[in-house]
Amino acid sequence: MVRAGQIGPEVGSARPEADRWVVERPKRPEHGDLSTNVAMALAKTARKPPRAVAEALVAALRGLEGDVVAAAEVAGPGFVNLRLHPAVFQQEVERVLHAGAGWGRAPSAIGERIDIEFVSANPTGPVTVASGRNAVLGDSVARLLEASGHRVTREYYINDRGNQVRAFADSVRAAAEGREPPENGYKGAYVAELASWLKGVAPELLTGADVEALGRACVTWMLRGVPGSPTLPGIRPSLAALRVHFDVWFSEESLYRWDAVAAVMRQLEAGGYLVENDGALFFRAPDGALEDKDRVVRKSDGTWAYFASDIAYFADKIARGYERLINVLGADHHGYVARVRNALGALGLPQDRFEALLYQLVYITKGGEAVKSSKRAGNIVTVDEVMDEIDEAAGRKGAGADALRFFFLSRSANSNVEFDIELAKKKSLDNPVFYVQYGYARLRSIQRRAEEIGLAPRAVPLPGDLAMLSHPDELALCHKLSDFPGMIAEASRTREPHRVVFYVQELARDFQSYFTRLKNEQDPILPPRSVHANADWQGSWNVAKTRARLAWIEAIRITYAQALGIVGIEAPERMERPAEGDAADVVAEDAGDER
RNA sequence: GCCUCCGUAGCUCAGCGGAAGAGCACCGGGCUUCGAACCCGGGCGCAGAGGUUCGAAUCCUCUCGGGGGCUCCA
Repeated sequence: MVRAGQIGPEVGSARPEADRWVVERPKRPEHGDLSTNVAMALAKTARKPPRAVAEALVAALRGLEGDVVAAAEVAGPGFVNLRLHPAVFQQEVERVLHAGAGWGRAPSAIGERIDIEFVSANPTGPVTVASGRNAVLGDSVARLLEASGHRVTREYYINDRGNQVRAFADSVRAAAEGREPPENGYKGAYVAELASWLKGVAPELLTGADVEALGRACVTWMLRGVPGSPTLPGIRPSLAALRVHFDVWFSEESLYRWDAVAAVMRQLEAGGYLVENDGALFFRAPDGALEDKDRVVRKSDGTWAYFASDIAYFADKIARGYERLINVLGADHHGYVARVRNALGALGLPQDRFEALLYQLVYITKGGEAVKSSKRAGNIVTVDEVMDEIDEAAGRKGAGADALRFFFLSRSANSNVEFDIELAKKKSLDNPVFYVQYGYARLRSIQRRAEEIGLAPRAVPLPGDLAMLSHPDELALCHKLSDFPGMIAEASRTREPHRVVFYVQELARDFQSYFTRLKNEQDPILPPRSVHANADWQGSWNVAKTRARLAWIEAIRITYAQALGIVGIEAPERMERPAEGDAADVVAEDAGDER
């Protein structure tokens, strides 16, 4: 039975997996407010045609028509479509207002302790557009998980040792000495920039023999950024500009310093999981493992491969008590998943705690032509460049972060993304994020005007007011609001923030459509100036209806704000029309992360 | 060869057992009043073939096409 004011969750819970029937929200309004296929599912056991079962069900429902169900009818092959009383939708407004900032969110007591590791790009260059997808996806999944009651730690794993760091240090040193970078070295302009900065702050590292110390210094400044340098904004500040923040920055090198790597290797050795071949050490997965290839942990030159410290790192995370370890990884790391699970199994740790969130790669094009680039070659495009361009075009700081986040989050992780430099240049203001934000600013504008004439939009509606919500668009939007908690729960469960983006886009469209319709119907929400200029305007105006609509608008605003918060997009109080003129140049690059 | 993601409207993509969608582009229309960065109207589209099912864009198999992986690895 559907209970008034509880449309959303009831729909979600009315899904016994054992049976094959559901009560669901039809996509098309002419199919009613709720719909069920139960008659079709029962037709077989009842040995009657689906429509006959449906007719019987509708006849039984007739007696129940009352406060909730307004009409029931048989449709199509045997669907039972229900129409609900307006009161069911009207009460949804109170439900949202009552929940306020907690609307759509689950209490944190029910969740897991989750560690989500994302970005973790090699700290040998600025944050690229490709890493930007990882950052935005990981961050929004983290926000979603929190919204659905989990306790989340956001973690960035710093690969601050190994071949790449050494090559980076060598390149910086070469630049400091005016030489060409070595073979496989880094060639970007920021390398020279970093070299000249280090000359000022730590010249002894550039001339000394300790490459590892130099490498650590290079990584440190790469993460922090060099003050005032456009080519070296720093990984942490760049991510912060994208509204991506971490709780833990975990150093790979520290795993060696604490002998954590040695410890797990001893354990694997004792279990017989390590085999030597041609002077190198391999991890051999247990029989029946997910993948049976041997994986290098120590190369024949005696240096440890990344996989060695990765094992120690995962063991450390489990020791820290997380119930779930999520890694956000590009599809090119897909082979890594089985390897990590095998290693956890060999250590006697629970394999199923590790969950890989894979996303397909970002392709950079320019006017439709593929652009190949890499961090080492130095022809990268950074998130900072893109965000700056869009900020400038829109005339608002943060517009670039909004546009970039929306762009990456408006498709599923399973979908390849093409990022076209030319298009980004020309079309930055066409990003649908601005449409969505405009809708929010418009809501706030109505609320401000209401306050000016003494109608506080956030006041709880008086008893009976909400019955004034009768416009079909208003009731339809109430229904849309009732979908919100279930949508959040589902998006969290499936780790799919793009659902939130689509939802908020639909919410924006529905509201803006309604708003224009009211204008055409000459049925304004607020009294026009000619009315409220009169001192006792409240006597000649349907104030209850206005109060109801303002309460309803506040419910929409709350939902809007919650949705935007989860995808990390700003909900602006106002939006000014951007200045005329061409958008400035925007550049981009590809998934050139060598990790 | 094996594993994996994808193929839905001109383009970019949602939908992933239940009654085919959005944005952009294109064509036409709409601002004296609460924000036109807007709204309204215009669509012969699920790569192909089998199978499972009352019902398949959705699940299974195969074919075709594209992306990504597959032991001294970043």
